Amino acid sequence: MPKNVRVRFAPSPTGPLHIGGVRTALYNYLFAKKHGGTFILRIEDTDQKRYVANAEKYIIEALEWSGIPYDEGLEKEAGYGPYRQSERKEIYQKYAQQLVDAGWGYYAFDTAEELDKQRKNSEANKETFIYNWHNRSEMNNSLSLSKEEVDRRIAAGDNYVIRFKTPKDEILVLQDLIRGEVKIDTNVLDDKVLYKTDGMPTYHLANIIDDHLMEISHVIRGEEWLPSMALHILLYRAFDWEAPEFAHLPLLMKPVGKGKLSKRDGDKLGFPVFPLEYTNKSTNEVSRGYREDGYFPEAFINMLAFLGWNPGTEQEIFSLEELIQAFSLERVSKSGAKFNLDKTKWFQQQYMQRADDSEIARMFQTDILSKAENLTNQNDTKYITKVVSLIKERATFVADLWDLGHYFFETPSSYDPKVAKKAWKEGTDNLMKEVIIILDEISDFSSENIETNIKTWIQEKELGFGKVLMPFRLSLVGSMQGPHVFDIAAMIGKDETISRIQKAINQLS
RNA sequence: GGCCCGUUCGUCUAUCGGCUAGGACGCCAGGUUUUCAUCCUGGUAAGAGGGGUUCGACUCCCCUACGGGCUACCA
Repeated sequence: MPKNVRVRFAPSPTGPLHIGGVRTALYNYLFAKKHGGTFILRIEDTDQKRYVANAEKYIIEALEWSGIPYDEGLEKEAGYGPYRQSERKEIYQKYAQQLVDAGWGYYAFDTAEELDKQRKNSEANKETFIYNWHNRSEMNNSLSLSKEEVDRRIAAGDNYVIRFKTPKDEILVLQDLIRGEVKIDTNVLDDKVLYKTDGMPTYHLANIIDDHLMEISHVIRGEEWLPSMALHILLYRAFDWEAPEFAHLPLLMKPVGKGKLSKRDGDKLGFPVFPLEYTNKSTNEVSRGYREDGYFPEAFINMLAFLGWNPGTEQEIFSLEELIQAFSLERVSKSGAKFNLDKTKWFQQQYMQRADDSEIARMFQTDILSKAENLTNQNDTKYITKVVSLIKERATFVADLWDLGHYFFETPSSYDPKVAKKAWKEGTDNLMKEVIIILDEISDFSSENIETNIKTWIQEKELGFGKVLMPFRLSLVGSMQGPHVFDIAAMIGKDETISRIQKAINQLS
């Protein structure tokens, strides 16, 4: 990269960020870090009607949880601020005026109602309404009206917008880092509104001005912006500014059905679309988040990175540092990617298996065990870590650990009836009573010792392993699951093991 | 409707003119675990269609179809 790399993630605070937005932020982050550049957060709040108060905080928190914090932006001023577009009104006003003075922009007085009516008329006649070179002289604007009339209207306080005077008869050849050359005929472009009646710029104007003033080197954004790239390039030309490089990312699609992933899909389809849980303050509706569902941020990010990009090797598990090293825009795919929940869970499971037992134990303890009452060893970090080492391999989420290993912390309160019917037969109680006697005689109650003693006895008596081991497990666990049964016995100790068998004898015989 | 982008197993993707089209998820089967899960092994399954270019096309070009995006004084 010849230039100083500066990229930005510029969301609109109209609600929570969804995972498509997080992925866009991620690719920007990876690109910046890869090239020793700066990752900037800018808030594009030029639409005052759609502003949502807690969205900004949510976006920042989401980036932090994801492990991709911004270097520069809100509250991280570095001489390019403010980073909230609503606080940059005067800047846009000045540049909008400059455009008009240079003949690249013009005042237009057509009201929204008038335009809407014309659009509807055109549609009824199966025509396309477009506000540009072919009809701008018939509309109410400073190109069709006399200068006196325009001055009079402005002085009288008439509402006006500033539109871009799109040049005619030109084929633009645009360069996109992901898509290559894109050709656009300027005659099909419309004269976009750049400056609104309310004194705010539209996205297009604010975006170009900010990217220029903030010295953005690469614009990495969603494919939905590809159609407006022509206008943006034209604006850079109008201002006589050097344009940044562009890269339009493929969109994230719904896992089933048609269309791009939207904020409403998650709750409908049964998976989170948001990184963090979100409560809609006006409806009190709660949407699930990956964090609350128990995903590790590393797994979440790894999954997102692979939705539209791949390293070209067969490695799939990447730490953030490895992603930075491996990332390149050239390897971003061109077509949209359907989100896949199964694969997402698989990534989480991989991270779970690779995590340190002690780290998982800490989470298990704080998130689950500490919230329960009257559990044995619920504060014994060493014990919990040992439990985790025994059951982690069958878990995907920390929350799974409870279902997988609750019997390490409490006596089973019931026995799976189906299993009990199969495992606890006529005469089982007598066998279990003998097991109690054998166990009671073991002084070093280790897993190996218990196993040796029980198995020797089974073989001597020619009993058959299943006849003894099934009810043994049922007594300790309450069902037919869990790790090596002798490990469980050793963990809970001799007294508890014997007491559980006695309880089972009492209840099942 | 107009404009733009895209199209390899069900899904995410590899392949940048030589392919018996590779991997992962999912699914199926077998094995290990005298439980359950994990795990291991194997299997299933793809170049949208039609024209070119070429000794040779999944790869390049064109057309069609399909998918997606945009088409607001929203971003």
